Amino acid sequence: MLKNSEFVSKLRNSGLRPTKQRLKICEVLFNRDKTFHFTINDLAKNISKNFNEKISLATIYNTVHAFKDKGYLKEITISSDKSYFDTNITKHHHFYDEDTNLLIDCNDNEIGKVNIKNNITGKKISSVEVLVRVASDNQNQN
Amino acid sequence: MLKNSEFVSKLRNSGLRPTKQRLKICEVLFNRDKTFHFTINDLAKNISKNFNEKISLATIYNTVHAFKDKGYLKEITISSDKSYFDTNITKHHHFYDEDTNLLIDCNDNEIGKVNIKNNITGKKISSVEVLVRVASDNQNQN
DNA sequence: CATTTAGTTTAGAACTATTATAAATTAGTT
DNA sequence: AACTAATTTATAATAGTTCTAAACTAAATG
Ligand SMILES: [Mn+2]
Ligand SMILES: [Mn+2]
Ligand SMILES: [Zn+2]
Ligand SMILES: [Zn+2]
Repeated sequence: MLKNSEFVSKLRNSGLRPTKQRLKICEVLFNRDKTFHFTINDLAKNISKNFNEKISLATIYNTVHAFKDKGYLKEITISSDKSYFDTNITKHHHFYDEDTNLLIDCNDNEIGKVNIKNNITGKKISSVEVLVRVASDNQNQN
Repeated sequence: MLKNSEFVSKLRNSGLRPTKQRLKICEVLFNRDKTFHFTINDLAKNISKNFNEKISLATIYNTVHAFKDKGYLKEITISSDKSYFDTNITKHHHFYDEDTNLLIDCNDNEIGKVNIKNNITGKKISSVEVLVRVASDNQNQN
């Protein structure tokens, strides 16, 4: 549980002014003990539930992208109709529950290291991500 | 290189009428020796380039989704702003070239088997996909 | 402080990919 | 040939996201 002043320095250190909107968003995103996987819509709903003052949707988009650019959030692509973000910025993989639309972090003990034997010539690997889609037994297979 | 009559039976066998639009789309998609990774927009451009008669965008969407539902195409999610499809319907992984926005199939000899040690209780794995993003050396890291 | 400057927020418009609608057309059937 | 159900099509609608430009605010300056 970080406190407000820590968010202020975190923001200042990355060249972002610690506005009250950004601090509220920090609270929602980073004042939790578990990883938070969210869509912009999830975040917007969470904010309007937990605070009296509302933050404009444009600001939520701006802030999430700023935090992503500064490396405080990762973007996870699972579906082409909305973007997911992740407060866990370490390299890790995901289970995606197709029934609940929830992302779950994989620990290293759940998915072994991915062995990439050959890379494209002249290119550098910028990320390696495994997505394991899961569903109840009575679901369609892939 | 399949011939027209083969597409006709393929479509008939799956309960789809072999209309001239679907047959043209089959030609574009399946009359090639390499895997085709495409967005709807890629496909639409390809069609309008190769044929005199135009196929409505709605039909292209309908057909691609019908083909996906019948298992003739796979949908690959790499970006939240457009959907990619794949004529290679076998289980395989991808490199994604962030410079060119092109998908490249991984052979089994390029990425070793992904070892999933623990699955979510009560759920069945419906797919396991690895996406390796690559870029030129002078690109930002993840 | 008071003033200036640059960064930020905001509502709403614009944009883009995709899906829905409903009328016209076509394929397959009787 | 007539009928029925599937398909195509243009177009409208939708949803997520980005853009715009004016209002506001934090920080810097004197
Ligand atoms: Mn983005
Ligand atoms: Mn789809
Ligand atoms: Zn995660
Ligand atoms: Zn592929």
